[in-house]
Amino acid sequence: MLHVDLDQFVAAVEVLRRPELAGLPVIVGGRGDPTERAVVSTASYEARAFGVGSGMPLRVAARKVPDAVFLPVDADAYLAASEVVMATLRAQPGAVVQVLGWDEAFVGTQTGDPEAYARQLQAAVLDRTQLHCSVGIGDTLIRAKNATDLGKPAGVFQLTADNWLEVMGARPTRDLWGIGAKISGRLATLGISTVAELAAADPQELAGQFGPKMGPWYSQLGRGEGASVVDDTPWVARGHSRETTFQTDLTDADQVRDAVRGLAAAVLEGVAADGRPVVGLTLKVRYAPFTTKTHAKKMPETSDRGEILARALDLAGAIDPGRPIRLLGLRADMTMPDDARTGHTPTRSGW
DNA sequence: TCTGGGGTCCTAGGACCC
DNA sequence: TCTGGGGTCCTAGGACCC
Repeated sequence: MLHVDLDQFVAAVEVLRRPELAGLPVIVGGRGDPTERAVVSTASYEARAFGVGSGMPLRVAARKVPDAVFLPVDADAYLAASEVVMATLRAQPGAVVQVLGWDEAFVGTQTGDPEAYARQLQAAVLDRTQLHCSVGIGDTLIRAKNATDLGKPAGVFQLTADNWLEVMGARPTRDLWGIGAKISGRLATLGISTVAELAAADPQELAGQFGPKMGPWYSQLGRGEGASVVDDTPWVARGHSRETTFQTDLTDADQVRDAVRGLAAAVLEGVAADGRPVVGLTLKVRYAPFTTKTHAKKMPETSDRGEILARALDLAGAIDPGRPIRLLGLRADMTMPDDARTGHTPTRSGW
């Protein structure tokens, strides 16, 4: 199967509608104001050359590239471009398409020449959208996904059981999709720093360290093994959430209650569009400087706006009543009934 | 340097039950 | 006085991805 990833997607879409930005360092994030509290969504390759990357605070990015063009996030524009890309993929011969986000998808197909298929696919996407993409080819989804990075930009790369360890073996575990900073750090303390070392590690021992599911899953990641079937079953959302970061920390309880009310009302917009009732509510509170507390409440299935809002405010009351408040941000999650998960469930461990 | 916004899933531990 | 074993449900928190 193949994994397709659009190159610098968000920045590329912006440059398409403002051709004068081509070749300039473009940084998309927040409301496009580098003095605000927000982070980089996507930086163009020209900006990345200065060390700017996704997740970096805009203020830091501005310090690194004072001359960069800063643009606000325009989700609707990216979604529209994404839909054209995905439609183009689905129009390829024999293609089964599993969308992973705005800018990536797995494509399953039967072909004797995957490399040629990949090139053809790149040409079709470029022709229809003027966007470049990289394509990974693999004998498992994991290998295809990892291969894409090696093909960037605008290239094609193949990873199979034959060359997996040869190509990936010496790389840090952090390079694997699903292994982040924390887990790679914990692995390192166990003497596991490279992909080859992870591949050779005992799954039972990993289970002891990381739990019965995640331990063996990391072992599989190290070997590049797992599912090899692309699943195009329509996505069913597990829940809806909204998150916000305050430009200045909130310090009093009234402000917090107002913020929770507003956030919950915003989530309810997504819930209303979804149509299913709510069964659970979680409030994640980000305190300055950067600690998170969770307050959760299971609730009887309901679609009643007033009741859901009231319960959200109950949770707000649990926010540190005792000590001084310094709130950096808030996130509210609402979950749908389990039995609504009729579609396929593309879990990480399911791979 | 200082912390987005929208998602997903897993784990630990306590409460409660038989 | 000391402390079963198994199960489920719930809350809190952690981690990862794009």
